[in-house]
Amino acid sequence: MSGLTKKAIRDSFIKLLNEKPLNQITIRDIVDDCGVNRNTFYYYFEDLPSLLESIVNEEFDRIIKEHPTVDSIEECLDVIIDFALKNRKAALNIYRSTNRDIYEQYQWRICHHIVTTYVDGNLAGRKVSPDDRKLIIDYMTCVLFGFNTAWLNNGMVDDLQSRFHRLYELKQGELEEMIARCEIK
Amino acid sequence: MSGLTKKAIRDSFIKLLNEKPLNQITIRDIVDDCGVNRNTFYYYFEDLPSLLESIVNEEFDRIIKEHPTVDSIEECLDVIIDFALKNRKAALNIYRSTNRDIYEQYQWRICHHIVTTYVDGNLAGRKVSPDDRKLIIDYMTCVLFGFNTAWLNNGMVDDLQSRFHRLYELKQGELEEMIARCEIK
DNA sequence: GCTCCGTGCCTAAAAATCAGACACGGAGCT
DNA sequence: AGCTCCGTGTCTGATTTTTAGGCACGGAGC
Repeated sequence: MSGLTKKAIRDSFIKLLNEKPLNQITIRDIVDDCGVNRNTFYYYFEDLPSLLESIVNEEFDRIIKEHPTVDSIEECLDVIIDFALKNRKAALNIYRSTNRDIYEQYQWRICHHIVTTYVDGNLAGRKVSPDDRKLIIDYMTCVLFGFNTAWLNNGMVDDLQSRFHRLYELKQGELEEMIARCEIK
Repeated sequence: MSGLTKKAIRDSFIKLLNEKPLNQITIRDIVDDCGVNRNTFYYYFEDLPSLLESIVNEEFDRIIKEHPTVDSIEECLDVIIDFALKNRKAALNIYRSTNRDIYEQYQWRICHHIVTTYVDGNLAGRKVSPDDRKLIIDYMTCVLFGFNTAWLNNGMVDDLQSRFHRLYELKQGELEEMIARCEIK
């Protein structure tokens, strides 16, 4: 049952992704790196994008599992930044490739999930219409995602954490204010 | 061709060896740890001792490969101590088990090999009978091995390196003296 | 006595990996 | 326009690896 080969392929791919951009990586590169037959690749994955997607989905599941709830805005940031930094070069190499959309989709899902658990935590015991709840979540996700995208576009050189922190200072209480405004008494 | 499962079994074994003594580790423990069928263990290894032996042999080959020649007595010590410390707990757990002899055999082989390359380096260009050469090597191996055994028996708490160094100070020039005495002019 | 557990071994089935081929299309070169 | 090289995606059939399940034996504990 082991799935060791699948993992080996994934690991080799990530390893190569830390060395060069996605569009310069061939399937042969990957199977050569982990010493596996080329057909074995196709046994497990449809093609290269689906390999990327599977890695990204598993990473997503792992994060969800590790963070069923998020208590503070700081924790939101930590999770998202930690994810981006974990394979810094790989992230950039994906992001800069022609398949950027895959990474963006993933990034969005992470942001959205983390924000959702955070907002829902603050909404506990209060009445807010589903539409308003969705609006709040989308708004905050956009902010996180936008900052993150800018950061990536900028080569991840800024201290994203402190920029977020400053933003949080400037807009402190915004979430509470939004909730209060649309709360159904 | 990959051999990933074999490696997984080895890794799990070493992992468990860092947790508990050898004679408390069952084959089921190992296969459970790496999520592999019990029969798969027997597919690759005869039994538990032969798994241990195979790990030990590979480690031996690795050390030989990395140290084709040894130039100084300090390097001797470094190699041997480094080996013992690399999986400190595992080494102790093997050593303290009923299969201690396996570890001792291995330790002896390491010592013997390292000493041999060192002595042969000093013998280059000089004529000494094969018997004398063997005697010198065995003598030095005994010293290294004996110190090491005492260290292990003592739970590896002493600073073996400094003890060796002191011994080297006390007996400095001994190798040269021995060689000179049996040199054939 | 008994039971429980680990070992070692076996067989047959299933899953995974392999070698080797093929057609297709793009890129670079003449 | 050719042509060649290379990567992709697909297929077939052989081979290797891994699995499930059973069985006999022996030691430890009750």
